[in-house]
Amino acid sequence: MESQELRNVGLKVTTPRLKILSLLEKSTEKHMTAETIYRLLSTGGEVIGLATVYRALAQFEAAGLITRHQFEGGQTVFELERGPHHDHIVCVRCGRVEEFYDKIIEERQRVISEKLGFTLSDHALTLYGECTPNCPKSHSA
Amino acid sequence: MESQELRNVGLKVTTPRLKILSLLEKSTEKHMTAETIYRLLSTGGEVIGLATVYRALAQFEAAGLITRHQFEGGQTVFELERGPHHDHIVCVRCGRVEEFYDKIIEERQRVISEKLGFTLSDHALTLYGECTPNCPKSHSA
DNA sequence: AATCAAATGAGAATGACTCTCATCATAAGT
DNA sequence: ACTTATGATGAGAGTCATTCTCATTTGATT
Ligand SMILES: [Zn+2]
Ligand SMILES: [Zn+2]
Ligand SMILES: [Zn+2]
Ligand SMILES: [Zn+2]
Repeated sequence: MESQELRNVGLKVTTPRLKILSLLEKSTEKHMTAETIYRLLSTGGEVIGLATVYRALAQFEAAGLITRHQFEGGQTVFELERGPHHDHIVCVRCGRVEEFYDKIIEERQRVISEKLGFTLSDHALTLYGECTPNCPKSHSA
Repeated sequence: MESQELRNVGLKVTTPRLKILSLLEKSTEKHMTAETIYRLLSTGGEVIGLATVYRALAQFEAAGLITRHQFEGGQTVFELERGPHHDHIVCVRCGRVEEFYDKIIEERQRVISEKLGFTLSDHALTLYGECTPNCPKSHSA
């Protein structure tokens, strides 16, 4: 139950938080903007303010329940933090987002930070390209 | 001369563009926001509108003269495109930015995109950490 | 059920960035 | 150098995502 997840991270269990969490869980789209979440909930008949959506997402992120990604040119997207860490590749034509994990890249990042005297705490890696030949927005499609 | 650089990429040679380009070249800080550039020019007595700074930077980027980076939590920063490609590591405490290039990471990115059926066109990699033990904002400093 | 801190919704405010448009400067032609 | 046409500029208005304010409501505890 989502209620427990909220309690576990020290957040009060409220209707807006539950609705947002379960939307993130049920949605087929893993990566969603605050606006999208707001719109989907509104369409579903819920009365949840946009400010509340932003607030809840910020808290979920601070609590480690979700992560935030800033793909270039787009709005910030959020996704549930489930399963192992991964990075993203985004189609610059149709916007499709795929995930990947590369052990070698992750290791190199540690080595590089150490060499530069940094204590690594986070990283953001996003690849951009075209998902040819299957891109729905390709001219030849 | 910067004038030639502008002509080479098909941009008219104007005073604002020259001032902006030469500020980017002379500045000790490699990575600057539009606001910073605007402020430095204003302080230097130049009358250059903020809109002009943004316009010029966008054109320089399109022409390949500069690159744009979006570090998390901060504004967009720009830097002259000189020398080989590199990625960045940012101190989350003091904001210091260091550059690095890792052949292995760059190669892996190609391999990964191919495997996923993407034609790679760009990527953004930024590491975040603390530049201990030399961080000027460290408590123990 | 009573209490009170915390959360919420609505709308105002913010901040980075872009657009509009009247004026101005550059580059090409004379 | 002078004219002209095209493109650039500055000032300020506009946009859009996100955050803030505050009166009201809700949830956890008693
Ligand atoms: Zn993801
Ligand atoms: Zn595509
Ligand atoms: Zn750099
Ligand atoms: Zn530091």
